Amino acid sequence: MSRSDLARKVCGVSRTIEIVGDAWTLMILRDMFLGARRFDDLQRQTGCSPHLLSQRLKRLEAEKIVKRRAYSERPLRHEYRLTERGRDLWPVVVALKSWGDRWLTRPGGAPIELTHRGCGRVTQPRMCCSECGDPMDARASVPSLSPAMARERDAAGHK
Amino acid sequence: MSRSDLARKVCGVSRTIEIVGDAWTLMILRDMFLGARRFDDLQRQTGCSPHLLSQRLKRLEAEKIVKRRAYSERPLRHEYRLTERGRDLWPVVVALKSWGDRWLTRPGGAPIELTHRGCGRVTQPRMCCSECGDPMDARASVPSLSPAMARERDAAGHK
DNA sequence: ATCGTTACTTCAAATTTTGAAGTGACTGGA
DNA sequence: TCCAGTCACTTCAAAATTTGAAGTAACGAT
Repeated sequence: MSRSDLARKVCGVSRTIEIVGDAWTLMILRDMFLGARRFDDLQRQTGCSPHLLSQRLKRLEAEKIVKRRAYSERPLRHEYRLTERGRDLWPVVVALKSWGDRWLTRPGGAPIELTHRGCGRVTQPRMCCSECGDPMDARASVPSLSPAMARERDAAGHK
Repeated sequence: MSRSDLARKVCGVSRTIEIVGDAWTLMILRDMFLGARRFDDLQRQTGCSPHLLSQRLKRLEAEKIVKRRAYSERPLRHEYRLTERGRDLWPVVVALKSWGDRWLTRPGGAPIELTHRGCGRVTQPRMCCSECGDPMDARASVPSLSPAMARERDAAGHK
């Protein structure tokens, strides 16, 4: 099975991974959340080649995660902005940041700090239950699979 | 700059991406959070080739995200388990799931449901402020970069 | 007229992934 | 004892993707 077949899975995690599950796409998202909008800024900040950046932006645009819009006629120039769908990927990037802050520490403190507009404090966002509000970790929940997903996961399990 | 150079960045997000930012690694994590431990199960459930799985598991082991341990002598057989460091990647996978549940819906409801052990209800975990507990989205916080990170981000900005 | 900026595209070489097949150490059954 | 089957991989060539350098096109400023 090749990577692109993930798009056809019933599992939403697989399909999400197929869209944003690669290093450069995630780097682009990081930089867009930090405010980058232009091609050259994204290229310099992510460090990827223009070719790759161009391809990835096209894919993100096709998936309606970013929107390309002109910020200048004469000369005609474009910038990229996250859509609502794109902004909603914020927890993914923040989750990567939190893990890095915890497990890849280096002298000098966290490279990025987030200040919560609501309460004004520096925050390390974390996953909480939507129902009771308590913080959650890997052991705080039990997953159950829909029948279709259970079937898919077993596929090829029995010759 | 090539993908593996991300490991040398001061940005923790970049370094985390270098380790887990690829489709098959994320798929492996998804399946391990769903309980998979054996090579063959991971191969069938992720759908990747044994070659790739083998490489990725070695990398994850080297990064201390999974631990290989024998579950049987005679014949000698091994399984893979998440370490604490690995379990701590749960928010990343859950964030991918939440996005998929919201933006890639299909008839039949969410393919995976999570029941919170604490309150007993089906939950859709979300990011909340560690300080005040309020739910957060992309617009709820302001990022600030450490001087070292700001410098890195600008690199090559001026020839 | 030439330089610099911005947003890309092109191309060949290097690297990575895919897919199929094979290996070795066993176990369990006829 | 022979044979099929399981498990955890490894090997290898072909295909696909990425990298890195260079080029292009449309302007505006000097």
